[in-house]
Amino acid sequence: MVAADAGVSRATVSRVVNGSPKVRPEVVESVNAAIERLNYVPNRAARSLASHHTQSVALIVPGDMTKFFGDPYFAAVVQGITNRLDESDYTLNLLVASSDPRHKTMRYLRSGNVDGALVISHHTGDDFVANLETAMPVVFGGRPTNHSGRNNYFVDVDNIAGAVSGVQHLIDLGRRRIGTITGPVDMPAGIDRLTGFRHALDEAGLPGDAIEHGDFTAAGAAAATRRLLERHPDVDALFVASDLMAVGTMGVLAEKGRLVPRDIAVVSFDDSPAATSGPISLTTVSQPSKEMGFAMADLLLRLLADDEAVPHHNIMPTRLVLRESA
Amino acid sequence: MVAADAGVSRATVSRVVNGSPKVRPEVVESVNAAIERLNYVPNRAARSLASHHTQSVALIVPGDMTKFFGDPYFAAVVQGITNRLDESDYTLNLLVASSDPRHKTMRYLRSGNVDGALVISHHTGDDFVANLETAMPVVFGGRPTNHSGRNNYFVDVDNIAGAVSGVQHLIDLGRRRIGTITGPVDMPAGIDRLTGFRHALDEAGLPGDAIEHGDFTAAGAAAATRRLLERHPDVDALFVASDLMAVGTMGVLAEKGRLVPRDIAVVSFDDSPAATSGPISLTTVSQPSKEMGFAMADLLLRLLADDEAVPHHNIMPTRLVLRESA
DNA sequence: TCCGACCGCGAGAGCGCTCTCGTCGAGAGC
DNA sequence: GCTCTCGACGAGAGCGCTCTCGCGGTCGGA
Repeated sequence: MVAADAGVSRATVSRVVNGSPKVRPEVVESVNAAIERLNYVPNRAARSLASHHTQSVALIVPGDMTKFFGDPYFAAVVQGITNRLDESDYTLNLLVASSDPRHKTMRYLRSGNVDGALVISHHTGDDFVANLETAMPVVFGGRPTNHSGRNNYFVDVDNIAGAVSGVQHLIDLGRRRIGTITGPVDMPAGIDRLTGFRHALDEAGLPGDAIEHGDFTAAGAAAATRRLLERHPDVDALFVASDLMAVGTMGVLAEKGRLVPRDIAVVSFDDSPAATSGPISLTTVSQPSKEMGFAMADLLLRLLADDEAVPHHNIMPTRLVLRESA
Repeated sequence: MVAADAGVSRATVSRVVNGSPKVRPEVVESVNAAIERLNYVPNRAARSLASHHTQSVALIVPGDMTKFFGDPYFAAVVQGITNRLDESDYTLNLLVASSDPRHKTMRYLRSGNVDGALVISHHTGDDFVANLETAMPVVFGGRPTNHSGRNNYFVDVDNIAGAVSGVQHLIDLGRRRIGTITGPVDMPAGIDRLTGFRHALDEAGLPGDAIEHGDFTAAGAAAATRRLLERHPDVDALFVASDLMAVGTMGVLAEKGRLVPRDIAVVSFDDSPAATSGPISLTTVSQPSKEMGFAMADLLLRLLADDEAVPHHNIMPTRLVLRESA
């Protein structure tokens, strides 16, 4: 094998491969040469067995994956994650946190098959996840609901500030009857964006009662928009909690003959590809989705590397992107 | 460990865990009891090391993942895959087939880190994949372009027949000037749907020249639709090669004031959530996305189990779903 | 000059399984 | 009743790494 070829012991090869500083540069050199020459790739299984870690991390997504992956926002986050992981030699394992047979996933996770986990779109009630945290480092995408302990790591955007900036833009435009289609109110992102909506309106002394709840899907938002229009026909602006939902909203508005932005101005959230796919491009609160994914993976990797002083959370800024809808 | 607890040798425990028939039922019984009692979970790394297989398969997606995952159709396929895998004890590794550093992914794959691979949305020119096939079983989602050898396994839908049924519906409706927004013509799905479009029109003696190419994204389709409308203002029906693209098309039609279905009838392909998310629900050629994913995983698993007589391909039927747009 | 500290490296023992053999006992055949 | 066969199980050798020790050589200080 490599050791013989380089004229050193297997232990030294191991040291070189693992980047130990306790090897003379010239030896490192010759070992690397031998590795190159023999096209050697260390065996992952053997490595795991001996070292007690697996070099792989789990990506845990909610059970109804279609809702998850169908959203370009999440797609971008995943992209960011893989980008970061590609630079390391960690592998991504895709797991579904189906609530039903949680045992199977949980058993898998807890029996040392992954070194850490990335959790996205986590609803309340998944105590499943809390359980996980006792077994390995976990990084959340979006602030977890049960933001209990010091051991909570997550990356998120400032949803409140983002929502405020979006709604403020509507106010600055002179709109006075502003409604919102919220995200699920059992998810922090949904809650925070609603909070920001209220803040901005309170601040301006405007009524904040035109609220309908959506579920981060286009169809759900369409239904919510219908309800809102029925109850508050006088709205002249809408803050929609995600681009994908805004697509549903725009459909209903078109159907009802309400012109955007003339009759109703619309601001949404995400700045995903969905924002520019429709006939009217959306003014939206941009969040750096890919960067968030990247940051999540980065945080987890640093945790796994026993990096001291890893920040517990990474709150990224939003930016209002002006387009046609408002 | 378990062996001691059950009063047998480790070899026998191994046999039981792996379902060998050469063990007496009563022994199986007591070993299983011991496993239950001790909450034993076999160590994956050790197992891999000794047995030379990893119990994990790769899901290889194209580099621009956003395009991939942003499409609800693919989301459903992935869901089907995980559903099947959940029944086994195989794990899914998500890999990106970025064309640039193909070496890294390839090295990973070829050095025994996965037992098999699932490849989706494979463009021409990824000879990268052909390479893969020499190293492990590979199952494609959609007929691969270089459908060369006997060693090609894939599951697909009958895109030609599906397209014919969709276009035929338009003809039956009395439309005589039918155009199409195609998928990428370097992908079999794009090609076949176009072929079906032409077949149906030829059959009916109608002109089949109103063609613009899209790329399976809403934005691309919007642009293509604009071009088409400009070159052929007289079209009275459109066959759009995917729901997501149809969303873009519908936007442009609304913008141009063309009423659907009155002025222009639209039939698309997929029957993904995107088909019902807009203001006008889409008549679409439904393909069993989730089932396809399931079938892909199932095929691969059977290949890995050395199942004799595994069909080389699994062509699933389509079904026209009538909604508002045509 | 001698001693101890320290640094770079090799020897060798596992990590937790699988799998090939070999053994032992029970039933079949004579 | 004796051998022969065959099926169920155990013994034990790896699988390809990592990691702890400890050894030898070098260097600085007294």
